[in-house]
Amino acid sequence: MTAHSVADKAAGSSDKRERILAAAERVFARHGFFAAKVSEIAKDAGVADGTIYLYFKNKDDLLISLFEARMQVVNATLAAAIEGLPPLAQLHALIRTYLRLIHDEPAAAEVLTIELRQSNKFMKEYENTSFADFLRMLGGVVARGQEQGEMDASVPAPIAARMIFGALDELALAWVLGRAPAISGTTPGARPKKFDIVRAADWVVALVTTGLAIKEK
Amino acid sequence: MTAHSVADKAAGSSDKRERILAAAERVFARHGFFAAKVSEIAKDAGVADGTIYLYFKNKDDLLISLFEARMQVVNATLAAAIEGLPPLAQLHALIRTYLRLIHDEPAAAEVLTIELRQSNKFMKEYENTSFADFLRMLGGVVARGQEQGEMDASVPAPIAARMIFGALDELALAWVLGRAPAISGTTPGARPKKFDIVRAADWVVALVTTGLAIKEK
Amino acid sequence: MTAHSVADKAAGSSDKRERILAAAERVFARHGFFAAKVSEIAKDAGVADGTIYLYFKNKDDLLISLFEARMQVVNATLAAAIEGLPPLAQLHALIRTYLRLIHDEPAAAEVLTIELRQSNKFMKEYENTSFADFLRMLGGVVARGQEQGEMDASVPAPIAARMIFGALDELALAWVLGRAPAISGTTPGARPKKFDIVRAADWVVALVTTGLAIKEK
Amino acid sequence: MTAHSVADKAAGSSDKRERILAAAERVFARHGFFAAKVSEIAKDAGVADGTIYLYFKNKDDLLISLFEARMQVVNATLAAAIEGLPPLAQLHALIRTYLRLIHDEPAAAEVLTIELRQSNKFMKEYENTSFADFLRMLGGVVARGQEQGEMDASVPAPIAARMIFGALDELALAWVLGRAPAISGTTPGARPKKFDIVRAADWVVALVTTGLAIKEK
DNA sequence: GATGAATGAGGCTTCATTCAT
DNA sequence: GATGAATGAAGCCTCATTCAT
Repeated sequence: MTAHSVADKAAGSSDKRERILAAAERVFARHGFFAAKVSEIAKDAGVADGTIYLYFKNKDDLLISLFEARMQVVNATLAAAIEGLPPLAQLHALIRTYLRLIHDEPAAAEVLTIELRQSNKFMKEYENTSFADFLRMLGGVVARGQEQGEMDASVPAPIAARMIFGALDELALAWVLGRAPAISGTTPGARPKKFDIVRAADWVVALVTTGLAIKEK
Repeated sequence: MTAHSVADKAAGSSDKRERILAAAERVFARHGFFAAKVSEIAKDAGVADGTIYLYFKNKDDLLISLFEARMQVVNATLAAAIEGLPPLAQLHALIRTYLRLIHDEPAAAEVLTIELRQSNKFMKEYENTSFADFLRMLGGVVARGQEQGEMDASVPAPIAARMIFGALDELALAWVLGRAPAISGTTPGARPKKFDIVRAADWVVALVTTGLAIKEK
Repeated sequence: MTAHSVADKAAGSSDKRERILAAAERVFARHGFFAAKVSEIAKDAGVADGTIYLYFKNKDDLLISLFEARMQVVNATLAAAIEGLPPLAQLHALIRTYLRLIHDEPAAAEVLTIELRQSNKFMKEYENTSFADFLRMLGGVVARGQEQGEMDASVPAPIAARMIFGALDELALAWVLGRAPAISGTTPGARPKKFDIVRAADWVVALVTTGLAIKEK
Repeated sequence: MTAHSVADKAAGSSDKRERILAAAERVFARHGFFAAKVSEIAKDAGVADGTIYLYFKNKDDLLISLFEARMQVVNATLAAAIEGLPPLAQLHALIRTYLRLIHDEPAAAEVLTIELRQSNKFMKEYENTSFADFLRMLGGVVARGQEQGEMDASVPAPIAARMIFGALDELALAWVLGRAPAISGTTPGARPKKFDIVRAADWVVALVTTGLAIKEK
């Protein structure tokens, strides 16, 4: 037993936990939460079925833990991205960074955007801490923008946060499902091409900052 | 056989079908699709279990049929609401009417916003005709607004439609789940009060037409 | 109402009964008794589901009635074919006629050889009258042959009847299933061709009369 | 882990599989395949319902596996019984041994003779390997007998094999169902007594070797 | 901690049969 | 007699979870 054997063990252990989470992410993305089988997650993770229950209370807990783990990374990344910026720039950064994360982690995106809505159980009974944090961060940016006169105060900040998230989430969903609307004059009947979710950030920024209406001179 | 016996029979038949759909709507809203039991739907509808299979292929078909039926009402109502208006006014009308429908039919709203996302099966395999119609209508309004110079053309119309729907859907979800963000200086820790989803239409209109950014003088 | 309207009605009625039996014969041959659906028989017969229960007590009764009806034709045909012949010639005639009937009515043959064995219910509970008649006729021929010194008396006649029927039935089964054993030097691996069930009568006659052993001179 | 723990485990596992097969044999013999309930088999085997599906794909597979397992024993026993004998003696041995097996394992006999015919599914779709082996063995004996001049070559060997099997199978069926034909002058109306299936071998031998016809001097 | 064979509750679905018309 | 929509009992099978090793 060397000095770092404890750390090794911890690493080995959390490594196994993370491997299970990663497997769950893949399997949930593949089949959806309800159709996903615990035994398939176990096989994907390279552990026995029973091992999963050493790290998670049950299948529900697995989904919630996965959601929390991924959402915390999202929140941390977003928090780092907006540090020190003025509110409007923060809003831009949030939008860009969020969509880039979606782009870089499609399996996680699928779980975050689709699977978590799968069950009233989770939406109604589970207190969605990390997602609440996310909304709070977004709402805070808007509130500060309103306080500092950079943003219109006619829309309550938490409501604005919800709507902005809705726009982002819907784009993410469309992108994940590969059913992007044909963007321009593409050949009719052509298979809808995946649009560039990263570049789409500009459109979200345009919508939520200047809106669609042409400003009267 | 009286003159209206045929109509009676037809009415009886479609009445039974509609009763099953209404029961499914309630039960899906109550438990979610996966936790919903076919036998409970049957009991709720006042028919035998087997009767459901005279009208629907299986449980999946029941959800899809329900979605289609409700969405067609939504589409018809929206189409009627925007007829003859200029694009920007159409957009306002769409937003208001949609949220009013959500308000008037919360069980349908729950199914439309939550349950249909429940399964990759539906999101990936099922061609979501009525929802596509909905998006097409919304996108058409934006496209016409852009053509007529009422709306900013920098955002592709189908993408704009997605984002607008996302904002609406997210508000609807928040309202349905009764987890509205505390709007102002309500007592912290207090149970979040349901906000007024009908009045929220003004906020959506504000966001998508004028945006959040304060216009420079 | 003419004088033969009663006969017509009777004809119409028994016609409907016979149509149901014929449909049952086809459907049982197609799917087997257990997999056969009463509603498919009804559709095949061109009557409503409920109509079947005006003519037959239940699905079991339908199979039994079908078996009895077909077996009575078999018995009548065989009885006519052996009338006035000496025992050994009667045995030949029985074998030939039986296999010719199989050949001419494959659907009936399938039901007679396969479906009736389907259930212990029928084999154990149902007193198989017509089949008993058949065996009695066959056994009678052997018994008379033994009495008249044409046939070896070392095998009890009812047992001999069973064995002869077994040989016939097995050939019929092999023929019905199209899995006839490759008869001669056919290309190995070639799909077994249906042998000629009518000509096979000679082989049955050879086996049961002279046996396989080469007679010592 | 002791030296025989692995063997124990293997024994335990195949023991459970065999226990399920034995239970299926009893339950199928009792009720017939279609009326047999998987849960009754499980109870009879002393395992949980779900355990059956660890060893067999489904109820059909259970029947097929049972048939294969029992038929392989039959084939092995028969092969051992005929080793080294001349063809005619082999034929005698096959007949005697087969009927003795029927006598010793009536439940297996019931499944082999009745239940497997239960479904067109099995007769038409399932490639009946072990039964084909059986017929091949029987046909081979006849073919060799014909080649060596011990047996009459006028009947194709595979056809002869079918007929011999048919005679055996029909006797087995009659015996299993306990509806043996009254052999001699038993009181009419008396319950048919089970004949001695083992002694019946002599009758089968007599029929298939010397035939019924009295040889002309 | 790890395993994976075993468990057994529970639901979707089928289909023979009925009965109001 | 004829219809066929409705019934509802019943069973196969799945799969999350446990626990002896």
